Amino acid sequence: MAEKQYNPKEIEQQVQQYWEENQSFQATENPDQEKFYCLSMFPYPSGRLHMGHVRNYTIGDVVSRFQRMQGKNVLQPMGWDAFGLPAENAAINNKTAPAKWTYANIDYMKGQLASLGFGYDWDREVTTCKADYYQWEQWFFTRLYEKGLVYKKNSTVNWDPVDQTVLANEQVVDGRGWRSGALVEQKEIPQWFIKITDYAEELLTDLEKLEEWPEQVRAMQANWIGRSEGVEITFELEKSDAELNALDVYTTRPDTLFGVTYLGIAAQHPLAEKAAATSEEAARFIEECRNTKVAEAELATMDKKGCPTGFYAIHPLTKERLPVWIANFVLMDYGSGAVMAVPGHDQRDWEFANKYQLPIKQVVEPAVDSSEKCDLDQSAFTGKGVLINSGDFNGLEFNDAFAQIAGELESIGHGKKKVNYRLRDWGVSRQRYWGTPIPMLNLENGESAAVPAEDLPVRLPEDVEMDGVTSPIKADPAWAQTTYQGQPALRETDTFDTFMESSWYYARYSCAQNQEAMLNPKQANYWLPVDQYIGGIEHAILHLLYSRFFHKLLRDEGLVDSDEPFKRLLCQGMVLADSYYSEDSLGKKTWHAPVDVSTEKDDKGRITKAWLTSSGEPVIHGGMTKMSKSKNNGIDPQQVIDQYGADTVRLFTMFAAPPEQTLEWIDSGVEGAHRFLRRVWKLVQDHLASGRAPALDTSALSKPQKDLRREVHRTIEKVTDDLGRRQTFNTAIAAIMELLNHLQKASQEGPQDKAIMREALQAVVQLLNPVTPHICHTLWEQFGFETPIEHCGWPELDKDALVEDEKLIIVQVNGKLRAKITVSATASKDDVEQLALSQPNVQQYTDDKTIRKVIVVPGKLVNIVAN
RNA sequence: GCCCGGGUGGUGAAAUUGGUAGACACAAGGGAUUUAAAAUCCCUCGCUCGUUAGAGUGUGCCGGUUCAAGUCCGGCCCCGGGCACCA
Repeated sequence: MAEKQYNPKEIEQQVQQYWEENQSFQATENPDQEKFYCLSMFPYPSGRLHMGHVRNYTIGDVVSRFQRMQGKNVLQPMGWDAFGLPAENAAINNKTAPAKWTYANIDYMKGQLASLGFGYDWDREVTTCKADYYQWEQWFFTRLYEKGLVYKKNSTVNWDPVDQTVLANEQVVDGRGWRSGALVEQKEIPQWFIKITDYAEELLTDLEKLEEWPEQVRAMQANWIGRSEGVEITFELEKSDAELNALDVYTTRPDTLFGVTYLGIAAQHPLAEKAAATSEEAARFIEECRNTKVAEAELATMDKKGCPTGFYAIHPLTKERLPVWIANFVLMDYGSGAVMAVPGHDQRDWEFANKYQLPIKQVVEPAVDSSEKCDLDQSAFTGKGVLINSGDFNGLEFNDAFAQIAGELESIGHGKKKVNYRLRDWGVSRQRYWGTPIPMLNLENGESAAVPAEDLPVRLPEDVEMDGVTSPIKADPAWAQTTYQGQPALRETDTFDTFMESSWYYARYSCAQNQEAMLNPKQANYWLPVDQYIGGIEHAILHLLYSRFFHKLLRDEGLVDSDEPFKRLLCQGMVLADSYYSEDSLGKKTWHAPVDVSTEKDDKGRITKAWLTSSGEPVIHGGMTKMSKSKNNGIDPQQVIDQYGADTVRLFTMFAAPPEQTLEWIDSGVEGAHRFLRRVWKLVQDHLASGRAPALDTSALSKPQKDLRREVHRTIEKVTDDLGRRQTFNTAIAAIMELLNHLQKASQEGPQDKAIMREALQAVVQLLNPVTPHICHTLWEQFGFETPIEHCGWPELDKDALVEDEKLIIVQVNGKLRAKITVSATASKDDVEQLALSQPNVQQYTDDKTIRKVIVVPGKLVNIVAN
């Protein structure tokens, strides 16, 4: 019989066709079967899948297939996060409409997903740029408006004064608009907000319920929400007028109140504007403050600058006059836009005070028993200690000082205790075209109204031309014109933040085709919450927080009955690849694609020489970096699939690193994965060619046979634990590889050898199936099974096979390895100790010493302490 | 700047609860097979010393706890992710 070669192209096509014809991955609600909802973050349809997608979706597919083999009713859907900025840019560059570009990308990427063998239920596909999806988002927003959870207020954006348009942070490069090159300014415009802060407390406390989330993500979210307990303090202004006679500031350190030497306000604060009216210096400074990007990192790292307003505030307790300064690090959008400054006990205030020669006053000193030191000439003292120079409050420690000063302020009507959150309300307005139209109307009387439900959806026109500057629905005055209750009205031409769409898609999959409602609670509650959510760590805060918020909103609307959307979360790491560049005489770098580069390596495998394959021009190795457009080091998954097949890509992706860590894309590693699959294929072919295997008789096995069988069942145990509980797919695969190494060396003399081999190979194919389903599907058929592998369950663990007659014990003297002994599994502690002490190499190290102590860890180790 | 991770051989990594550091791979070197190559198979592989047996040393750096530390504690250095309009 001619041996059949492993031909991934052929078998993958056949198997994928089988899945499609049999609709193998369609999921239906079945109350009698335990459900498992496995979800990967849906992609932005950028054109082609990148390796990050491949990694993300391979993990999801492995988990799905594993759970299906465990007998669960598995739902694994897929969709498209289809609105967003790149479509507008592509549309401008390619002279096409964003919709057309997006739909073409979806078509192409769908084919790519199929070629990787991912088992999705495509009947539930969700495409966020289609009205059958976003109409429900619009409807839901109007519900939130009716409930008072939506409001409009002015907020700061990046403004390009040349293009007269709002820019995303990404579109601001070195402080300039990326297209116009104009210096970007801050501008205040009216925008819609959703009151996520109303849910801040619940979002924080419910983090405790998310036991199967990575600790780091919970910590990041908790910090983001940033609950603090403090006091809101009112500072009256010296020259008050009707509209503005006091500044409210929030502090978590009311104990330092006597150390306040000035107040800081944001450049956009009304008081700053008043100052600008009379002071040229203030006006100039406010102008200067406009030239920063609207990003926290920007504010935190820039030079701290300020300018006096000429106004003074009165200290509520000491009645001192405190100068009010405009400070560029105070945010108008955050809190009240004003802060109290305590340079003695806050480092930022200390630096500011030194720069502008403002007084620094010590009001806290380290407690007597503290090792902290206070030297205000060197830096601020930020520790909590004992109050001094604080009038009646001298001698108090932090907690008492906090309580008594807060009490005093409250009694004189100048403050109250307040819980504050760092979290700010969610601004959902975007001044862009390719997004969900915000379903609001501007009425002639200046008021706003929600678009009535019967008038939804507000459709986004798809057949448009992009001029690169203005949104087509803003450029077309007719689009906005409509009526409301018989009166003329103008539609809102802003669109939603695309985080809106991605905040509830996971729920819509439960009834994606539902034309009657946003969700069908019966279906939604069958599938939700998502049992396993998988996506990039870069979404650890925003997307996951907004989704959690939305879920609570859905719950309060009666659409779902759970509190949290995602039960278990896995954040996969980035995919890196080698990068190469050449530099011109000005130091400008040109990045070259790895496929275009040839390399020479030294005997340690380090790259010593690299050059362009086509021209021979030498290039510099820029190391392993994140696959990105800017470094031009993306590896196209399609090429690798074409060359090696989907199973190899999947295997390498899962084997090369644990899922949370970065993954380095190495061509030779891909080859290694392929080599392994060929070995599996060949071993099964050889076994099948050698004839029928007899039934396994576990009562009559020799020691080597028992040992081999123990390896088989140890592997089943480990792989089950690694794929299920631990989600360390790399170690699961390593264990299977290890088993295969044993099997290749195993004797095939007797009939029971063959029976064990049969058991082992079937287990290997089943264990490998979640990762490499095409080859496993095919081999399973070759074993002669008529039921496809995904319906044959998971290999059963024979606990009896795991029992060991002997154990290997490590013998240490003073913690150093000196011998290894094998003892019977039933040996007593004393026996083990005596045997350990009698080892020649142990005696050599204990002879001239006194044995102080012997520690015996049963089944593992003996440590002899001697000196 | 703030918050959160990570750092172990030439390389990716493993060590799950404090108990043999380097499983499994990749690369490299040696050998078998071959007219040759590919493919495949076998051997070596942290560093230093040693013919072997073995010894010393080693998990970013400094210090600590412990019979025992990659793992726990304190301090530092470096790299990466997020910072609210990229998604």
